[in-house]
Amino acid sequence: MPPRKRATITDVAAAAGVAASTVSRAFTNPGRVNHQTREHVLAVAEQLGYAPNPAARALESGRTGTVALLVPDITNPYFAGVIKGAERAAARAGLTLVLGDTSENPGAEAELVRRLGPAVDGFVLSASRLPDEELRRAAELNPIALVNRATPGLACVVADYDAGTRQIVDHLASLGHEALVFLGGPPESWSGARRWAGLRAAAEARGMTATRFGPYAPVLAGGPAAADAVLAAGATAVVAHNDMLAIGVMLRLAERGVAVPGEVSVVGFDNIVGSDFCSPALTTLAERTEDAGARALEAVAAQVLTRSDDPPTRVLPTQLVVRRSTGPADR
Amino acid sequence: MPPRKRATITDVAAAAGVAASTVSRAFTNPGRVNHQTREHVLAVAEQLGYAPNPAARALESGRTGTVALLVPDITNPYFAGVIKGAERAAARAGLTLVLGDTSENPGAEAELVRRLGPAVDGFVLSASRLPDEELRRAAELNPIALVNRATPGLACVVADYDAGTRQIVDHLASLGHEALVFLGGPPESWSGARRWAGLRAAAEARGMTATRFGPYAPVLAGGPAAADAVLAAGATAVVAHNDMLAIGVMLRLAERGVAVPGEVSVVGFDNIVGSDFCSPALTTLAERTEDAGARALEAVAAQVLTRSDDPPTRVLPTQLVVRRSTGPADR
DNA sequence: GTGAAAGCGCTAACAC
DNA sequence: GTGTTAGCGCTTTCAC
Repeated sequence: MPPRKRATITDVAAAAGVAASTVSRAFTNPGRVNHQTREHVLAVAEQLGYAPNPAARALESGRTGTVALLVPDITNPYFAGVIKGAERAAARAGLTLVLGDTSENPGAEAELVRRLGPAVDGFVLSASRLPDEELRRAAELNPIALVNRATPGLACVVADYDAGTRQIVDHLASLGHEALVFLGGPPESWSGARRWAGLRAAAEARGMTATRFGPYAPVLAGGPAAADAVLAAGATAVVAHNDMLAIGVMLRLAERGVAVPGEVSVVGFDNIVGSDFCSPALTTLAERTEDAGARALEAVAAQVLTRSDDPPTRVLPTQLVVRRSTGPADR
Repeated sequence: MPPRKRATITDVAAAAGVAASTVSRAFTNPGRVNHQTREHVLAVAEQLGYAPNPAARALESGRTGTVALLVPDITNPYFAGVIKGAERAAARAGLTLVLGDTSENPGAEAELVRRLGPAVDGFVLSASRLPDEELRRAAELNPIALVNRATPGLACVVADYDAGTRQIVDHLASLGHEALVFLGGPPESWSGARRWAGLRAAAEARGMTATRFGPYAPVLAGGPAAADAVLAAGATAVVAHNDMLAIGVMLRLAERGVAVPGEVSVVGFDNIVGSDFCSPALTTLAERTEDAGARALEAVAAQVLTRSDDPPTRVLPTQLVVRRSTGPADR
């Protein structure tokens, strides 16, 4: 099998009658080459279909022009926004995005970080399950930015769950609810912990009672168990770990003839595609996931250029999207 | 800013008291090095946190261990399955997946193919908008596999729309419908063309009338226009270009007080997340998107190893998922 | 079974 | 402004 032939810098140099370094300069250092020469070189390169070999470039410079984004589950609509934002920001910065799926598995995540490490300029780790210690060690080899996970000393982009949960509680309180139930997700989830902590604090400040049930699987299938527990407890307002669970709960409530929001109000997190067209449309806390992905990628890109000692933590606003699943407390 | 230090093969060689070539062999050619030596080298490498630099490897071998997947829109849930399947297959094959979003834009797609070309071993192009001619040219430089797009001479993985559309038509016919309206998506969409061709042929074979409306934007927002056209035409059965459009149509029908499936039956394509929990749950043609992504990636990987002259076309079965949005024809 | 040396494509000194 | 030269980290002959 003959290897596919691709023009190299020397091919271009020969065809253009100049040295390889001139071709290199024509591409990377336009200022330091005669305008005419440059035009000519570029024309020849174009005609030969030449494109610089990133591997060779990387070898010399140590920079690969590539950033890896690791997410727990690519098909989870929540991460679609993060991926898109990161991809956009990467394209803007002239970087290439490598995507890894960790299958919600810390081991797989560690292995990817290790294997991809030398191949990329940095990492965006979304909802990382790695212990702080391991993250810091990885950060010594590659710039890292975290999305929805805070670790001291690392760049982080997190949603403002304090303000967000306050909005949720205020909304429920203004509808006359005096108690809420939080349907918890995976125990290791950093954002889950923040969501619950925020809700509890906000509820207390409002004089509302907050109770946590679960953990439940943060998917549709987690709904039945959660919904049944809610009914048994006689709750009038529930806040689910995420939209998928919230929708699963509503499906079960419908099945059992319980009116939403007539008898029970339901709130989710994430504002995923579908939270707008489920029935009833879901009240949910929206995060700016695309922004988060983009900011995180930019943070990595910035660290590639200048290794800052104290990487920034960015807090992104959240917004309560009120739809049909919440209503006045039933008395 | 001091560059982050990463152990190289020479560091390992020095620490292990062997030559660099021996370290190299220990990793890539286990058979040709003394067992003891190998153990020792591997231990030293492990301890130094050494991982081979893919860029350097690529420079020599011409293989980067990387495959690029280009999709029109990362946030479209339809492609989430393709991405996941490709990612899984890549991981299995020890390859790294690079993700590109073409923004449904042929120009952006061409640019990505050009820029990424030297950096990857091959491409999986999902729902490519590139003309056949350009695809063939790109295929001379890199192995390519297409998903849901057939181009003679290139490896393709396509859904079995002929069988799928027949299932749809049979289903509607068995419910007593005598005519259907197809709500078309983007005119350039290859799969859209196949869907319509299949429906028309199947309808004809069944003695049903098939009419095509549109094009409509294949998103929720395309729904109102499509739904209004459907009502004006008095259709009893509609098949939408995809689930998002179908759901958009149902939302509009609900708004106008039209019962689904009582007065109008609605069918979608794709079986996206949400088609199960929209109201009513949507009858839709499911494709095996994860499979498609995986098969396409495998096809690329195979071509990297042995350049086959006649790359295969794989047709993946489709399956009609009947839910609540279809019912007996209203007379 | 192992070491020495050449070279992959490119960039970055350093001459001229 | 442009050519020459020396590597970047790794694999791969070719000796030994």
